[in-house]
Formats: sequence, C-alpha cells, structure tokens
Amino acid sequence: MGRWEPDAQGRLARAALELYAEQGYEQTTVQDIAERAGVTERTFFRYFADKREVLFDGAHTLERLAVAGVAAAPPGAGPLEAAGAGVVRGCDALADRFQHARTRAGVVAANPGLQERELLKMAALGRAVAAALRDRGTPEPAAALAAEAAVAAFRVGFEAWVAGDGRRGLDDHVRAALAELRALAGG
Amino acid sequence: MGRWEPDAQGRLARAALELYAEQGYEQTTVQDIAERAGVTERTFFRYFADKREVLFDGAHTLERLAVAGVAAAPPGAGPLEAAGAGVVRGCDALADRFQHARTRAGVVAANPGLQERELLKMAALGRAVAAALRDRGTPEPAAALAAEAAVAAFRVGFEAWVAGDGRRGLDDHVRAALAELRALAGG
DNA sequence: GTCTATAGGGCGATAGAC
DNA sequence: GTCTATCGCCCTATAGAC
Repeated sequence: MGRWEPDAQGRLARAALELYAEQGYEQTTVQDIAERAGVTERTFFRYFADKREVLFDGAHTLERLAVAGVAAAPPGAGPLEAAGAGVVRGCDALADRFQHARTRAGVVAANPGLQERELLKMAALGRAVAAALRDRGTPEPAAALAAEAAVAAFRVGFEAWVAGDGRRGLDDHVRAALAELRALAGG
Repeated sequence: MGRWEPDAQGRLARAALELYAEQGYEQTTVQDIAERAGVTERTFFRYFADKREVLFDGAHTLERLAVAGVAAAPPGAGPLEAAGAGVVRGCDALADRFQHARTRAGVVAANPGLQERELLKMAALGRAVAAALRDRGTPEPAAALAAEAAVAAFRVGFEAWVAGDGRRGLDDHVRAALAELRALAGG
C-alpha cells in the first residue's frame, strides 16, 4: 500500500460535484473540495486547471468518440449526415450515466461561469468534428457549418434527455433533433 | 464642466482593448486599465462585472437588432429564414467598425477565458433569437435549432469577415454562410 | 474608498516506488 | 540513484463585502 490513497483525481471530481450540488458552486471553496477528498488545495490545482474544469474531465471522451463516429460514416454520406453520425456516436460517452449527467446539468444550469465552460467544450467538440469532416474531404466553410449544426442538435437532444425521465436514450433524442434540423432546412 | 472627465465607461473600454492588444489579456491588470483611463480600480468594477466583460458591452445592441430582424421577417418566412434575417440585421451593430472588430477578435482568439465569454454572448443571442421565433409561432424544438443554426452561420461569417480585408461587408459573409447551410441540409 | 477572502501560479521539500 | 505524487509556503490579482 502506498503513502496515499489512490485516485486522488477521481475523489476530487466526485467531491466537487457533490459539494457543488449540495451547497452551490460559488459557496464551495477549493479547500472544501480538497478536504473532502483528503488532499490539499495545491493538489487540486495539480489535476485541474481551475475550479470549473473539475466538472469537465469527461469532455475528451465525448470528443474522441464523435471524431471516430465521423470517420466511420459511410463514404457516400454528406457532411451533415457524417457530423450527425459523429455526435450520435458521442452519446455513448454519457449513455449509462443518466443520474450523474442530470445532477451535473443542474449544477451547470445554476451558474453562468460553468455554462461558459460547457460552451467552450461544445465549441471544441465542434472544431474536432469539423476537422474530422475535412479529413474525409469536406471543404470549408461546409465542414464548420455542418459540425456546428450537428453540435447544436446534440445540445438540444441532451437538454431534452436530462429534462426527461431517462427512459428514452440520449442517442434517440439527438437523432430526433437531427431529423428536425434537416426538416427545417429542407422545408 | 464637471469634477470628472465624462464617459469613464468608454475610456475604460478603450483602455482595456488597447492594453489587451498591446501586452496581452493576462499580463494586463485591472489597475493598469484604471490608470490609463484615469479612474480607480473600484470604478472599473462599478461599470463592468469582471475583467472580461469590458470587451463585450456591445453585445446587447447586436441582440436587440437581431430580435428586431426576426420580428420584421415576412409572415411567410420559415424559421431558418426568419432567424437568418435576424442575424443579418444584427450585422448593422458591427458593420462600420471593421478595425475595432478585428483588433478585438485577435485579442479574444488569444485567450480561452475571453472565448468562453464570447460563446456565452453567442448563446444568449441564440436564446433571444429562439424566443423571437416562438413569438411568431415557431414551436420548440424547431425554434431553438433554427436559432442555433443561424447563430452558427453568423459566427462563421464573422470569422471570414475579420480574416479578410473588410471590403466585403459582414452581412455579405453571413448571407453566404446561411446559403451554404441551406445547401448542406437540402442536398 | 478600504478591507479581505479566494483563486491560482511558482518553487522547493518530502516521501515513497522502482 | 531517478521518477512521481503530494505538501507547504509564498505571492499577486480578482472581486465582493463592508
């Protein structure tokens, strides 16, 4: 057994979500989080760049899956179709964590600073999807626009998912939003 | 003549943009800005909620114009068409300030914290446009999706505008992005 | 206007694993 | 010995409270 309990990062992330949900983001200090996780304040900043970032360490998985989903889309698929396949694939990153996603969404919705960070992650997702589209031959500005539109559908689908009871899957909601988007531009 | 120079807010905003461009956002302290504007630090926070907000005081004008543009769209226009008319109208808020917009865009592009704030303003624009669409009868989720798509086109158009030499107007770039978006979903 | 708590970065010390 | 995780203490600027 080592000198320290293992998985300090995981304990910090869990402690932070709990405290943000219990007493609010602004009312929670980094020291509160560190104490609950059994480490010092300094260790928190070793794992997370700032107090917001602790809620967003899963963003990279979502991005990676979405990029893979775009790459795996059939060669004949158009840009919007491929981008849609990407964000639908990304749903796998969250699908089995409905309760966690819902709690987290509530915390984020209650604080503009956290919304900013979420938007930054969604923008990064959009850029990653756009790059994946360019890799399969989609030129700009079509790649950026298709990616942004697909991410918008993902966001709308995600909101519907956490607003519901979780019986309908996230991917189902996102697919519905994508269909609606096609209808809008086509009609 | 009063006891203080007039337009402290304007001087602060100008001083901030200059300093952020000259020496970087992070290297600039609020005190630097206040000194150049000839006021105290305390006065800065009287006008701006935080160090980022000083770059975004024009956002409300853009939002107001966009909402008016949606409301003024012909009754027969579809959701995406009306949302597009909104963001095209919003271009009037920036059209005659190309140099200012370009400098500001460079500063924002160099700092993730400022990008976050910009994304928050774009999200607010999207919500305002969506609300204007609902006011003219568009149901959800079509209103949210059309608004997000139009704002994405605005952003793409804006980026092309500041990347260019300014001879083509912002509205022209945004209209082109909207056309591309329609083509994407329609094809 | 002054006073203060918190965020967040820099740097070196320490204690184990290997 | 090296490497890595953690701590401790110092510091400044932000931003809110009084």
